[in-house]
Amino acid sequence: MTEAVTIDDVARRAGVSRQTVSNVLNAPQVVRESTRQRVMQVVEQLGYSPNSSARRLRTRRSSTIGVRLDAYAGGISGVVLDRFVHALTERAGARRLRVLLYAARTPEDEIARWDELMRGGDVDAVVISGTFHGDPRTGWLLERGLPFVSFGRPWGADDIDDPAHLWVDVDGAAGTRAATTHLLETAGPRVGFLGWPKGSGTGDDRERGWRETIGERAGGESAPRWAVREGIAEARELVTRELARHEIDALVCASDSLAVGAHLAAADLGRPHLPIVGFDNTPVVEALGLSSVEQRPEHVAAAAIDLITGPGGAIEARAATPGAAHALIMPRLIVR
Amino acid sequence: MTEAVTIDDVARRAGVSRQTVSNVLNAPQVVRESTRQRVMQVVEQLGYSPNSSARRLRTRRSSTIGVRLDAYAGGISGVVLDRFVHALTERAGARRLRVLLYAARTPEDEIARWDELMRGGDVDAVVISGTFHGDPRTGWLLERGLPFVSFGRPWGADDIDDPAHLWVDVDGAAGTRAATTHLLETAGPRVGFLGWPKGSGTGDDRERGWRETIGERAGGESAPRWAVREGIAEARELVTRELARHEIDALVCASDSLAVGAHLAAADLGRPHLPIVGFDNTPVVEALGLSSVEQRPEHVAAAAIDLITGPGGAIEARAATPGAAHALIMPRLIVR
DNA sequence: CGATCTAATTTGAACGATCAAACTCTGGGA
DNA sequence: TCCCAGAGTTTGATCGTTCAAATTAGATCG
Repeated sequence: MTEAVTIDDVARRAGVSRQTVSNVLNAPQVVRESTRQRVMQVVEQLGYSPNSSARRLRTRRSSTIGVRLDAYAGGISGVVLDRFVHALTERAGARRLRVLLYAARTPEDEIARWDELMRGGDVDAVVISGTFHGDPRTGWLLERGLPFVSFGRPWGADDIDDPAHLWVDVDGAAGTRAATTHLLETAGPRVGFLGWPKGSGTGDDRERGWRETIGERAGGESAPRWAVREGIAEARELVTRELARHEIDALVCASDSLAVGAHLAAADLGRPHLPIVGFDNTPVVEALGLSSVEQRPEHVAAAAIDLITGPGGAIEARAATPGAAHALIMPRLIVR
Repeated sequence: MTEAVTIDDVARRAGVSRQTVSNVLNAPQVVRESTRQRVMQVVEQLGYSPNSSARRLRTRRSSTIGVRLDAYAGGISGVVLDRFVHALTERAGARRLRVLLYAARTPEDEIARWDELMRGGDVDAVVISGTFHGDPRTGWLLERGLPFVSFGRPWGADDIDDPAHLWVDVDGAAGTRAATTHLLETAGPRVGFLGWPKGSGTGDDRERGWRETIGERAGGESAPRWAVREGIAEARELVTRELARHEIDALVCASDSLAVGAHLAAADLGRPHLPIVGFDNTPVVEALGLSSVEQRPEHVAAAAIDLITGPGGAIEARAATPGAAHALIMPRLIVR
């Protein structure tokens, strides 16, 4: 076990005061260059690294971002979030920020967790996801003044010009637009859409991209829109039934789960090569050789960190300035 | 923004000293019951929660476990590790421990990260995974005295009776044994195995379970063993080729990726219902309706936390006592 | 040459908790 | 009556850092 090296050890050895060592590390511009070099040499030599508890206590900031790791739901949806968290960790590390995990099962549970983490000075900000209309969480965070960014826009309000809070999201409509365009060009005019029942912001957004593209090109009567709650089995069943009625050239889906279900249905009916595009680009569709819209969670994470940190790179409570409180990431169509 | 409530505020209001408040929270048994109740009432009333930076500074422990979140964790596929991390977070929270993430791309990178985290007092222990023979990481951790548990046994040494360090793992042989038994009973005597080239501890362990079960039952000449590096496409190709030569009744695979490849190959050859069992029970095989051996990451996580914490529930450097330094989790066969 | 200003560095005081030791109080026994 | 033990509580020091104010060194100028 190595003895702990403190700032005093460095100061003594370098023949300067504590504060000068501190300045070398935190505000190099106020220190004479020759002093800086001398101190840095001792820092490296002794392998000094500031005790973050002491620093946090004094500065009253933890430089830590809290992230909830969702319970494994079973199904595909997790992959995007996992990549997002991973990218967030990498990006945060580059800015000398840390990422702390916490677990919660319900929104109320999550709020209780924040309360502890905030009071204890464990986090300076949190990243939340899966917000929904009337979500109690955003109100709590705003009221208590805990900085945060949400992955997913605050549906319902005017997200762009009068944003309730900072947010990052993927442009779902752009994704399905690219998918639909691609299918119209390569498969034929009858491109259907398989999504969820109306009402979910994400689903409606994705459907819009398809609808607009179909509308531009042709009449679109021959392009059916199907909806199913979620789940591979449900999608498979529905598509098996509907394919008997409608003849289509290709299908755009609101998620990879739906795409897998549709693909299995098509294969059952002897059409394994029916062009189908999913959404999320999970390993499942990669395995099956289906095209998909990739969310690029790495870009989302980078944007989230940028939003939550101020110009100095530190976390700060930033107001949701109209037009500058969000980032909308362009997804990418992966063709297979 | 709420004003911070300190231990002094509570003390003043309750008419006791700082230390008594501290004792109420950390060592209730030394405080008179009536005092305890009075103080607790004030604590709740003011919503006091100790500042963890101050506590950490004084006690010299962070009560935090470091976990590397990496998209490409060698050995353990994504979903298993994600579920593991999630379960770890839940379990840690119940013990009032925190989980801190860090990112690293190489073993050296990871060691550098540990050095910072350890020096800065950010973590008291780490959980590592994907260890391999001659892994530089375990040596570093032991030398520097940073407590750790590995998910994956230290292959090569006598893991059980002379363990190099604490570890948790899943009994791979038991998993393939269950799978093989099941297939022998339901499909027929010719149960093959698709694994990786010899030499990987995990792979050899899984193969052993199949081989022992096959050996017990029948001669086993009609049970071929195939190997491929990894990857769905490679597996698909190999199985397509081999199925033309060998007639088999069912196939046990060392991973879900291999199982998916084998399934696609079988389907190509008009045998979509060839019984195949994978390993890891990822969403992919769930979607395809294949059976798989489930690792039960939640149990692994619970065992890891138990190993790393002492009787008091706090993290402590624990020696790897022969016979008591590990936990071997029984996997579960999911039949579909 | 002394006054003035700026740059560079040092000093003393926090930050909020726990540790270790000292103190107070109560009841029992000689 | 006096002393002692032990439970319960308080006091002062300390963890390692950064903040804010004070000090010193060095340069500029009339």
